[in-house]
Amino acid sequence: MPQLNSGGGDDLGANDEMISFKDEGEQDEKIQENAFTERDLADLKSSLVNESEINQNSNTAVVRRGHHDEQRVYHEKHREHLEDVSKQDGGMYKAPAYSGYPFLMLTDPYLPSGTMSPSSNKVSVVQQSHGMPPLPLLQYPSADHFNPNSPHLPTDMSQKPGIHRHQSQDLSGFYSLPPGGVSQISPSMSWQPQPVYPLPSCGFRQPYSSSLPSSSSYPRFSHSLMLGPSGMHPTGIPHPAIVPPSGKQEHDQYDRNMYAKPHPEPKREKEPKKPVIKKPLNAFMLYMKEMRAKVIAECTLKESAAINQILGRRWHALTREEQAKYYELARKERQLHMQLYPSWSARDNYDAGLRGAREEKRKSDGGKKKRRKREKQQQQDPTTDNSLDCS
DNA sequence: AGCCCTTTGAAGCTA
DNA sequence: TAGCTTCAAAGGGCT
Repeated sequence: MPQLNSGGGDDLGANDEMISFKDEGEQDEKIQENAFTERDLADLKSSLVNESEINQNSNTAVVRRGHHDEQRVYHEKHREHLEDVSKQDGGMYKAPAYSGYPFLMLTDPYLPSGTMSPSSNKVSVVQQSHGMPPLPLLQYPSADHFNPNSPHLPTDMSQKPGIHRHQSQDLSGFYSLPPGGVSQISPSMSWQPQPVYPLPSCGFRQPYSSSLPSSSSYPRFSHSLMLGPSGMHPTGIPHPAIVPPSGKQEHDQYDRNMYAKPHPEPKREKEPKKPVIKKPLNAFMLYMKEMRAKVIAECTLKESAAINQILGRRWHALTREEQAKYYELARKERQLHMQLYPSWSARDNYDAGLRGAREEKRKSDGGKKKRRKREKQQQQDPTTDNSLDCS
């Protein structure tokens, strides 16, 4: 399988994903870098201290520099800055985990030069460098009602006792909450009404119509910020990260409500099951969601397994900065997820029964399935199958 | 109906 | 701590 820059740091998504950027030419752009650091450090601090996500232009400019090496220098510099900021911030920020990330690269290209106001609650989007529409960040609603340990979700969650694992101000810059609290957020507070995921004219899924109300068109990134006890917004918009434990999501429903699967079945009322909080999507999953329709249109494929193979190859073909957009987006999602569901663990979604059964099956199969799959992949000559197109 | 496939990444578990 | 497993999305295919 083709790998980017096999010389270390290939795992862009790992916690130290940008570490590899260290050893690459830092002298290339010192002048620009200095200008950048002063400006963007101020931005960064501002974004950490202030709940506004402003100063789009400078950030955009940084992202649009586009040169790979420059980007690496940028990452490295930012890592240093972030460490510094992390210290200033009382260590709330998990520098080891995310220090390499260019937090400032998140911009909102659809907002003409800083039209986003601190209270606008616009969804942050990632600068798209290859013509893709913006991938909006998920706006998790408040877990206020979900987490019993959370009497309320203050605007500044750092004040929330017992929650130390994320830097809320950073998030607040992207998921800025209105001064009066999340309940003031209205459906109009979404990003620009452009299709989130471009669909071919043939139309694969209809819910992306720009004419649809934003509140229902973009399920995962719904701005439904208030939840009821079952993950439902008072307006009826389900929370994207909460689904009933009823197995696979129906895709159409998913498209409308991303994480949340409505449970209209009256049968369910008998046994009120715990709503399932889904894992936040990782970078590749976000990429897949965005590009799946495109691949389907291009390749006229329907099998997800085949589509995912293509997407996997394309993922590896992305530049680091292109991937970084998704890593950053995923990081934001994780942060927000952690803020909203501080007591949630990925383990919560482990199906113990199935897990045991599968393990038994694996044992009886005489080997580990995934290992077999990996071995199979390794047997394939990656150099002969680099097609990013339909095969 | 429910699992498999197929991808990458994050998180959890185990030795 | 390294290595492995599970889950996240997706939807056709299969049992």
